[in-house]
Amino acid sequence: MALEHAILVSLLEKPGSGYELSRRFERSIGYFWTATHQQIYRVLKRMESDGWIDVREVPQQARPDKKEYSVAALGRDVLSQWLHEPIEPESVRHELAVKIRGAAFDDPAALIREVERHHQAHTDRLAHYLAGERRDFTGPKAPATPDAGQQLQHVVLRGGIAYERMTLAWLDDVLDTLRRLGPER
Amino acid sequence: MALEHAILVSLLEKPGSGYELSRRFERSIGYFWTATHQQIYRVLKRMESDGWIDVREVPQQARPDKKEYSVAALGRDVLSQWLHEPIEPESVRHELAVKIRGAAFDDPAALIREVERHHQAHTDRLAHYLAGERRDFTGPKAPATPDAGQQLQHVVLRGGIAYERMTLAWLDDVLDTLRRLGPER
DNA sequence: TCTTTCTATGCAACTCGTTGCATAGACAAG
DNA sequence: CTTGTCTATGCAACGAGTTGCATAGAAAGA
Repeated sequence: MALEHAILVSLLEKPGSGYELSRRFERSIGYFWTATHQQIYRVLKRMESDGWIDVREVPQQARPDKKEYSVAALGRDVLSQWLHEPIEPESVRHELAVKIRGAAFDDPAALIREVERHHQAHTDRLAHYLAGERRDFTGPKAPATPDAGQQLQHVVLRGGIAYERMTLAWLDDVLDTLRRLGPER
Repeated sequence: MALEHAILVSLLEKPGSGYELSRRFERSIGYFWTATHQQIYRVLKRMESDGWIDVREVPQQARPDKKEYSVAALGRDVLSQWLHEPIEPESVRHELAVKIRGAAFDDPAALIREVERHHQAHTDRLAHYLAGERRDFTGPKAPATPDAGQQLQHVVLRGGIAYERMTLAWLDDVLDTLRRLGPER
């Protein structure tokens, strides 16, 4: 499991509350690791009782109070140890691919709209990543000499961008294939 | 959930036992949907008691008997209905990306070996996919006029190939970044 | 002969992840 | 003044997925 570790990395980058973490998991960290707020709250509790992170009650005006978490010494050790352990290369879970193969036993043309929808979603995601890259790394306001953390965040984001571009090209290929099949029926 | 649907697709392509399905989930279908044999046996049981699939006891010599499953009419309906429902575009789960961002708080150079290991694994997977493509789709023994099912299987495999190529290029980018960071410490 | 490997199926326990629901203060729009 | 939205936290129940273990016949190799 790596949700704990993803949270440790995020809290090292910047301490925050469960709510703030769940927002980060909708962007930034969430580009390559997803989690719902319920999951995050549950895991934060366990991490705190295990001494990996510290809590600080922060009163706020015009808002409910929050609990700000930060990484404790033990949490740093846990993360460091995990970083030195090998992990398995990812295995994919691509529901759309199951559908595409399933289309052979149904109407392939009926899938076109669905694939177009996915194409649009990935186009949006790519635009979002590129805007983030310009804002934080390649634009005029970006740091001229990025530190290690920024360079590593950038290379991860470049991975997301490459993934979306590859996916869009593949979805074009899928659409071509479905359209070629369609008229024959 | 789509394990049921992945199993339906696989059984439509060719009926088989739980054991055979679990082997297919290590190749072919497993390229984009993973499942362990325990998961498969459990789901097969539920699908059978729900009337989605039929069982046939097949005695074998030199081997334990097996239960061969095939898709029932109800299963075809269920699959067809699922194919017409929209699904969410995939969200990624990339443990290595968490590690890379985490490396900012540890020794980036220590990750190089790990990334190289992943590079090797993806190189192997790509070679495996390309061999499968040559065998089934582009080689001399491939069908000259592939049917719809074969064309759809091929486009899914092309997706796997594109994914591996993209990943390898990104891992090269990651290695460059880590090596540039290393000497500065 | 003994160990290992392959085919073949399955239970039990556990962890991970999702979904639905609940609470509660503050603010904005209608 | 009511409804909706945003911040903020959490419980309970369920479903999905993993890990460990067990059984059992046959073949292959040491």
